[in-house]
Amino acid sequence: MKFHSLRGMQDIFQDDSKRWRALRSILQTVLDQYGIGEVQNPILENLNLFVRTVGDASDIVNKELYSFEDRNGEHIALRPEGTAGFIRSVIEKKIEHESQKAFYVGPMFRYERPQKGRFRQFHQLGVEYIGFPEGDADIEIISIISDLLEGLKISKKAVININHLGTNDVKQEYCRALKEFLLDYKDSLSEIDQKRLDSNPLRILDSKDESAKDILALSDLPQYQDFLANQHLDLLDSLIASFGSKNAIKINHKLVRGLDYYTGLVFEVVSNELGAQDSFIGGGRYDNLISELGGRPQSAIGFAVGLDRVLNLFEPVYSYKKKVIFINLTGSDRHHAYNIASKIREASKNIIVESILTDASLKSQLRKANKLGGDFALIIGDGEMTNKKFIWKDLNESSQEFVTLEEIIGKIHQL
RNA sequence: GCGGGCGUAGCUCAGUAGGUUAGAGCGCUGGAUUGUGGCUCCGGAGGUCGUGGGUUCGAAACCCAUCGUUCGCCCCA
Repeated sequence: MKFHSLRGMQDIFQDDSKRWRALRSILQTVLDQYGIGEVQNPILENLNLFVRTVGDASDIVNKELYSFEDRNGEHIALRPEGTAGFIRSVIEKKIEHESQKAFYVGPMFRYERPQKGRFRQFHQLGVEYIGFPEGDADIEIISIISDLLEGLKISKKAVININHLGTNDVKQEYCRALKEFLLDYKDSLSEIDQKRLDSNPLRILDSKDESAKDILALSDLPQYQDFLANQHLDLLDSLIASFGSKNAIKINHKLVRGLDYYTGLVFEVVSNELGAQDSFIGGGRYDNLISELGGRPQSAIGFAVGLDRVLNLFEPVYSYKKKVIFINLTGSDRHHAYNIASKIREASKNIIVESILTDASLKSQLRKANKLGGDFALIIGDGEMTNKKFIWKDLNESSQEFVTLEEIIGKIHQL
């Protein structure tokens, strides 16, 4: 009987993990600069939380949720995104009236068919601002995104699309107008788009179907911008003015988001280097969500970064620590030699002291030292232990000398 | 949930008009003067040919199913 990892779930090993840490560290640095603190919410939540927030029309809830009944008969789901759980926790703590700037990172789960940039267990970093009405916060949110792109050095690979969905009333109104218009062309629409006409007409705006594109190009198609108030259009313009010099940012009135709870500003960052799943940051304002979940009415805006996708875009730069490979050749009481290694580690946290941990031949241990990328080898045999002088070998220079522990520590401090 | 490609050693891949013990390179591992790496040389380990059925005297190869993977659709970060 053989086990393998579940479909769409990956084991992330050493070198890949290193990439992840480098990514995390860059993102963290930017978030720290904005004074955004971390929140950790559970991965499991009540099933209905997601039905209520994400929307019962969306595929995420309809067919992509990992859900089950626990031993107590409660309906549980693995989180498909992070906003719902975070908002739930804020309301539960009764702090929704206080402003919050928070981020979270972690795995999310959707039962989808895996493909490039899409896994069943994937990772998101989310940022949520609560208690900041439309205006300054919207600008700061885009500013964070701009800084993230810059920190990752991927600004040139990315396009930020922005749109405004207006108030909930405007959203509904436009939705109705669009639906009414499209009904005349229903027969020309693809099967999928015809279904969307009922479930979520706005989604047809970014349909990839050719006939839908033709219809959407018609001059009498209701235009979102015609429904929007001037102040909303002005917000979009000011975002272009603020970030246009550093980023490719453009207004796209056909941009709608899949999650029901968005109102107001919405945005999405895409890259043409990612294949079909080209969007790696997405978010927007969701001023109605908190009250819908039973909290006091409070404005909110946030976004999520698809970390698995970002990982395909950025080139990590690793910090480098010198590495000493510890080779123990002593025959008896081998632990005495390992004490030397411990003393070196105590003397400096900026150096790696890695043990080979075998009694194989010196030749094979040195080969190993080379493969491990060691800068130095510390070789200790019985004779060295007796004399308290150890072999310190510079693997790059191919030179070596006998030195005491104190001399080794002195050398390390000079590195 | 739908469609296409792929699945032979840890990795990248050879191997088919079906035919004896399935190969290469890299990697791993041991050795080439006693306790000295990288280059070189010699040796070794490692594969139920994704899995399960079927066709056949005979299947890695042909057929079916299944699982996985990959690229799209859909969905979305």
